[in-house]
Amino acid sequence: MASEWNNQSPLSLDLCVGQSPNQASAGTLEAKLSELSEENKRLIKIISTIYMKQAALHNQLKDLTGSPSAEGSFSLMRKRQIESIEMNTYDGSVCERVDEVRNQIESNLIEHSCKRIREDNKHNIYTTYTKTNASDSSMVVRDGYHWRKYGQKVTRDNPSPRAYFRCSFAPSCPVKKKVQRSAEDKSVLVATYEGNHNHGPPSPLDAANNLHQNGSHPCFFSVNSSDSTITLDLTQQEFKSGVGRAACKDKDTETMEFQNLLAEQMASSLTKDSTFTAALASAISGRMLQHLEAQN
DNA sequence: CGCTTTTGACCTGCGC
DNA sequence: GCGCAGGTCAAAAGCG
Repeated sequence: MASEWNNQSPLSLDLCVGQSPNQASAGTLEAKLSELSEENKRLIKIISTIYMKQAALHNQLKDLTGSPSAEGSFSLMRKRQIESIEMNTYDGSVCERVDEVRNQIESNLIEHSCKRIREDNKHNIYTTYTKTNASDSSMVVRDGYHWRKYGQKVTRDNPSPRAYFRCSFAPSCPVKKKVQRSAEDKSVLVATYEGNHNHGPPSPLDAANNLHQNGSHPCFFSVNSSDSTITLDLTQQEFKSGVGRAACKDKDTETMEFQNLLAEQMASSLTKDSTFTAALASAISGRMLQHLEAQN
């Protein structure tokens, strides 16, 4: 998902940064901005559809369980299946794969909803996919936090070892992280986070340094086991503790609010992108010069 | 010296 | 109860 997304994403469009306003024609930039706008509209529509279906699924789960307390709990089997689904759905287009994951989760929900539900699995679980150099054997996913490795294991379904990390940012932080290379694409690191940090997020400087050192940005897609939500974050480079994220949340979230949030996130991401703002400034200044020349 | 990483042993849960 | 697989522990080694 991430690799294709990175190739197609409007956020990664080459905006001719570094060229003079004359070289980067305003027309080309306008065309790309228009294209970007259309792409964003299309994505918002897709995600809104997914969100609506997820809300329906959420209601279906409530009907099946009949108990609000059971809501939000996953059996270990479901957790494993979802992790397996996540591992197997990395490649391919965003909408197709998200739909596929949704369908698989839906079928799993129906299949297992009558089985014993574990109460101890209340941690939030989210997964990030990080594109790295395939030749890079390190299992480091830079997310701004400090992690201490406490174990490594070779699992049955993947020849690549799985590394286990604990958050060492705060002494008693319960958050754990599992990192394993994708079985299908060894250049992709799949990091699964479990639990909530009991401390504040890393400083922006730390996060920025960590995130940009290897030039890769995790593409955030997760299945949250605590509230049965699917989260697709196309812009956020941080995970749970990041300020705001484009998320498919539970039934209380209105579609319009969700779309606004998504739009804000995309706008925020673009404005934070120095290459984009530089290219935009070049385009605007170029246009202003043209306008002034036309007046003279 | 203190922190991190490595790695084999041990623990735990699940399916049969 | 047994075997398997995933997860965790903890001692030793490595590193700055």
